[in-house]
Amino acid sequence: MDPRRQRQRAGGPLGPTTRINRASMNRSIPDILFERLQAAAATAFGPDVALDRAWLRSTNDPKFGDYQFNGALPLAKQLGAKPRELADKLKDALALDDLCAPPEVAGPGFLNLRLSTDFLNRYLQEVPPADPASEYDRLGVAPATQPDKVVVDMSSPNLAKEMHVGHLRSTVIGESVARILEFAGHDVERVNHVGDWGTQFGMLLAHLRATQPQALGDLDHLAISDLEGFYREAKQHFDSDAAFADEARRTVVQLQGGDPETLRIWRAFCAESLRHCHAVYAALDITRLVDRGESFYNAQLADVVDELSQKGLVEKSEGADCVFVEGFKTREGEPLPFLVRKSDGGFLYATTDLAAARFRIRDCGATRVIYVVGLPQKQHFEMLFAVLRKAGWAHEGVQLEHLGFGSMLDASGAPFKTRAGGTVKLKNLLDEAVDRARIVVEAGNDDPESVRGQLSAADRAHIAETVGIAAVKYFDLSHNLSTDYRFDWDHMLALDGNTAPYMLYAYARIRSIARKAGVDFASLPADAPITLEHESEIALAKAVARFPEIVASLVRDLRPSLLTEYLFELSRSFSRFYDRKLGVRVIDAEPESLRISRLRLCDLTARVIHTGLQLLGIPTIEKM
RNA sequence: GCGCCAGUAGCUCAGGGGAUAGAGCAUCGGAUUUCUAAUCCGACGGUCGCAGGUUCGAAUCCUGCCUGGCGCGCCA
Repeated sequence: MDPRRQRQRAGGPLGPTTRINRASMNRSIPDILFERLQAAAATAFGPDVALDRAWLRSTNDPKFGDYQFNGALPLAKQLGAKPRELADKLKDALALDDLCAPPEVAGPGFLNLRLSTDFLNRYLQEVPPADPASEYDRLGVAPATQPDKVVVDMSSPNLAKEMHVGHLRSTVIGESVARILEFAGHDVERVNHVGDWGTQFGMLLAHLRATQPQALGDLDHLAISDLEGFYREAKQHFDSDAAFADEARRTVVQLQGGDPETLRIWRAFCAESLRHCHAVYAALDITRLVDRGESFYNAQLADVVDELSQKGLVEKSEGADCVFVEGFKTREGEPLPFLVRKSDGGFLYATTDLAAARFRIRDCGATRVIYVVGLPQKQHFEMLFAVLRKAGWAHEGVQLEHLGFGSMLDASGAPFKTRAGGTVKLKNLLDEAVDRARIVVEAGNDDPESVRGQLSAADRAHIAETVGIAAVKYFDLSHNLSTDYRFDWDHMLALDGNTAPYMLYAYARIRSIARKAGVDFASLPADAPITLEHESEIALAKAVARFPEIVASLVRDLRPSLLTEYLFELSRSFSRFYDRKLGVRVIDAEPESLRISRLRLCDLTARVIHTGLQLLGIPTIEKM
């Protein structure tokens, strides 16, 4: 039996107007309110008047209530009436007694809605417990009824080199987006479209043959500790030794020609490079990434161009095969071609992208493909999508999105480089994050009586690792996707402000309340009533209750910064709630029913923070 | 030249048709015999790059301009 149904029954008799039906429990508060507004509008203005969902929004000032409906203003024009009169009529037709205080018409015609504590009590009380068998604590949010098959194209480093800071954003944003869509109930595949093919591999394999002949006999154990250094050596070898350069070019031909021995070395090299990548992914807590590099599509490239030709989309231009799409121009104002085959017969990045998209849609059944790739490639994806549509590979039921993002800059606003001007290895950056986090975490109060004073060395190491990585991820995700941002260690590791250390501490502190109170949050009676009294706990309850609507906006807009902002607000609400001066007592609250209610509110807050951070790809820690 | 992204408080950034534009940091002031002081409250601080336009209403949408970054055929 559905546990949610069971508890609702246990919740006791609710009158017909105060009853929240089971379906509504899974819905966001604005969804519930909007339904009422629609019903009221039908009564007040007739069935033909359609309301726009965007007219209902949360207020930006508590004095206007919690939600405001602004529809009277646009409707005034449509219906030829005065906005305030319409708002009054709507208010009179509105049946909201079970949800809100009596609505108020304010300003030019805003309808202000303030949630009642009664409703909040019930809304939160009916949040189902986490299902231990499920990856995500759903917190009452229903999964999508029509799941998409989503491919998230993310990370995608070049296997010829080490992952560098330029791969951080795609990896971190891609993971978060994947989790958000997973949480929403979609079938998500994270694809690592690695660069595992191309001329530079000729150079690398030739260099490997020249410098480590012994390794060729035992390719299963090929180990290159410093890939970046290896690449530099190979490049130098190539530039300084003409005979070697010829050898490198011959190796490219062998590789492309399918020479088994060369392929064997190539495979071993890619495997070793991927091991480096996955060490970084492990540090970043990214586990379900499918490595499907460019070479996977090699055998499909000729067919892609053939099919485009058959469809009459290919034109020869200066010896190359091109598809022309309307609306794109070159520097000189000529039509800009989308090159799919070079004049020498070779294929390009664009060809591989076409093949990959076709494969994902046609062979994997993807209904949505999201490319988490930097903003500079925006035009490339616009053209790619246009060609995919023209070719019919992306039919109407398929959603294609380029989720572009800005660059990471250093603290002075310059491109992020080492002192010597080279690229910064992602691994080094993450190591530094953990080192710096260790210093932050070990600083300050070390009283042996305190929680922190009793942490073991292993605990401390684990905390430093979690906080360091979380700081980097959270800082990235808390920025608007489209802007460049300045990488700032002090900022991201600060214990104040909208940072990972703050969020993780907030979570750990709430979890410690249970220990201190001698209870296990998970075994608090799920049907114990929640009774909100104090202003600070009502504010906290409202913040917790916004979680479903935040999830909905995340799924719609794929903007993780909306989530970090919400989590920060929620944590601040919690701090006020728990403040000794302006908040309430929890552990020693009386009577017992109030204590249980407040502990449950703590638990719900912790669960929302936990799940929210999980959607950002950040694990929590119990003590800090 | 064309296109894209950005320009919001001293600094770093949110907010992308709705009421008096927000937060953190910094600065200044206050609380507290601690349910983790990694807390809370308050003050200071803005011509939302500039100029027009649309709208009952614009930081938000449109047009033009200024500044910065990036992209613009056989690299990925």
